[in-house]
Amino acid sequence: MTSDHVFAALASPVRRRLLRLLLDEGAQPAGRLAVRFDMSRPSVSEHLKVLKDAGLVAETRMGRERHYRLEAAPLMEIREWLTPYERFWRERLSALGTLLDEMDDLDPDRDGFEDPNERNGEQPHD
Amino acid sequence: MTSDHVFAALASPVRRRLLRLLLDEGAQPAGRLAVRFDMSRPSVSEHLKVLKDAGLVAETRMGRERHYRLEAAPLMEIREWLTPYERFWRERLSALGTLLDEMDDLDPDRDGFEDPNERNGEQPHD
DNA sequence: ACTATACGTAGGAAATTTCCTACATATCAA
DNA sequence: TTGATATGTAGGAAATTTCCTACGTATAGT
Repeated sequence: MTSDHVFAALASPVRRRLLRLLLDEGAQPAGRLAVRFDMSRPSVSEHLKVLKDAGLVAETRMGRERHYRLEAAPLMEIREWLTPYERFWRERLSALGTLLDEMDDLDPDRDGFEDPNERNGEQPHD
Repeated sequence: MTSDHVFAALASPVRRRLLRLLLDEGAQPAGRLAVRFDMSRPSVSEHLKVLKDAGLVAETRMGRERHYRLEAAPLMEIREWLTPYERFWRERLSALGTLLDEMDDLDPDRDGFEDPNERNGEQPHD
């Protein structure tokens, strides 16, 4: 449910690959997914459970099969978490500006901020 | 080094909070970071090591202190991994179209694709 | 009613992660 | 030099993750 579950689910390469398979090839029964992995079928089933608990896949019962489909919505939380770091990429890596420069044109007020490093004062926080 | 390390590093709420602190407040010595956590100082030090191994922080020795600073570049890999899922958000969630619609105007050829679900054919893939 | 298929779950071994308390090292301050 | 400060590392306990082999359940086909 929480965003913690989503981050934790993405920590496994097997689970990321499962998501990619569902993205590229669409909803599939568990067994057809499992044969792609060098791993027992029940183990893949357990990975699917982790993804389901994170809200990243949903299952639909089709006769004796269970079709799993991608639920990409929770990935938005990851993207949102990532957003505040983007300005850092622009500071450090000026070389790949293509996409970011396009966004610049759209949202020009992202310029002119202070570098949060190089700071040294007391931290009255917390 | 690999992108696996980055995903794994982000799986811990403690490490995500460390990154956020460095983003919001700038580079800091390990001890000042540690007191923010309800956890022993050496444990925070170990979390910093995981972040360092993932390339997400770098350290600079300042006398007897070690200042840790954010290295946001590896987060780009996460964002890139996320990108192909974005069209799914637009299918399912039409409500938040603001940003995505702006990107639409820039990159109009993202329209008109088939739903990867609702497929049923054989999978010659491996 | 049978048998085969598709799948999840139980139970457990092995590996990994997370956290702790010492402890060692390096620097600063007197 | 001596003592305090800042920090990483060693070693280990506890929790969690990952994977396996049975095994149980439900559906489909005959």
